[in-house]
Amino acid sequence: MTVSFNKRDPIYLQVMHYFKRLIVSGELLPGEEMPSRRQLANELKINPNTVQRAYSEMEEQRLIHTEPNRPSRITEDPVVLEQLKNEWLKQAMTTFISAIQPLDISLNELVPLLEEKMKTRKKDDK
Amino acid sequence: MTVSFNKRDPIYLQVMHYFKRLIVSGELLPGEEMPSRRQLANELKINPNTVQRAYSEMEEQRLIHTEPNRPSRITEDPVVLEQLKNEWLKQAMTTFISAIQPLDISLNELVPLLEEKMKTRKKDDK
DNA sequence: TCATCTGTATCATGTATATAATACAATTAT
DNA sequence: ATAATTGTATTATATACATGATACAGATGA
Repeated sequence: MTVSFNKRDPIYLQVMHYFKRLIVSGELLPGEEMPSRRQLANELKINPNTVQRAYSEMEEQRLIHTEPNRPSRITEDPVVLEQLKNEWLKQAMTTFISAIQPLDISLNELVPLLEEKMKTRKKDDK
Repeated sequence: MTVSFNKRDPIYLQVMHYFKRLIVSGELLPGEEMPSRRQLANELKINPNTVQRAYSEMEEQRLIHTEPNRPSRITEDPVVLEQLKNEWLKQAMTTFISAIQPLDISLNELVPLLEEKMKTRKKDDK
């Protein structure tokens, strides 16, 4: 479990983003246990309070569920999970299109560039 | 001159992003005068110090140039301008690909979705 | 049983950001 | 000439975030 934090965004948001990504990709399955606050804080070298903040927000967004004194678990609600994926894709496309807009370039010109960049990325992933 | 600020990112960064976008799109031309710190602060309803911070950073990045007691002007250095555009496109593609990665979707499936979204956006632009 | 783990909560401190209130020298416009 | 505008600079205050140090009740494992 490794996360490379940037210095700009709040850490608790980056932690949330990290877990959302794991859920979206299917690497974290519905019902699966989350690492404990203290354990994750230790692994990521951050403060337990910061992890708690991230978990609290995910709890509010119904992405995880916690019973008293028990480890948190990924939600099994298919509606929540489906919506997460839809929002993820929608967000990615909106951001991309908005960024591209000011450049004088068409989608047709863009596709080969994207293909190229996706290939080189595959290698990096290992 | 209108900017819709989000509450998450520092305002001075959003101001910088706003002007970079104008330069990349060609709406702001090399050598053109920037609005004065006070005037822009008034229009955007933000503090002059925040504008000053944004301008200072853009000056450091050589995007604008300021002579003493004169309005700042967009750089005319073609190298700086070209690099800005290249970085802008590279950044957009990298962010997009990274966001798409966890989703199980190919570029072929994506292109029609992007086309659709770009159309609806054109309308919104006015 | 008892030590250890769980989630939850509070308080103090430091840093980055945004705002507000000024100030000053040099240029520009009237 | 002189009033207004330019960029630049400083100081103080408020807020969000991250950290550190604790604390407590309930569940778990040896």
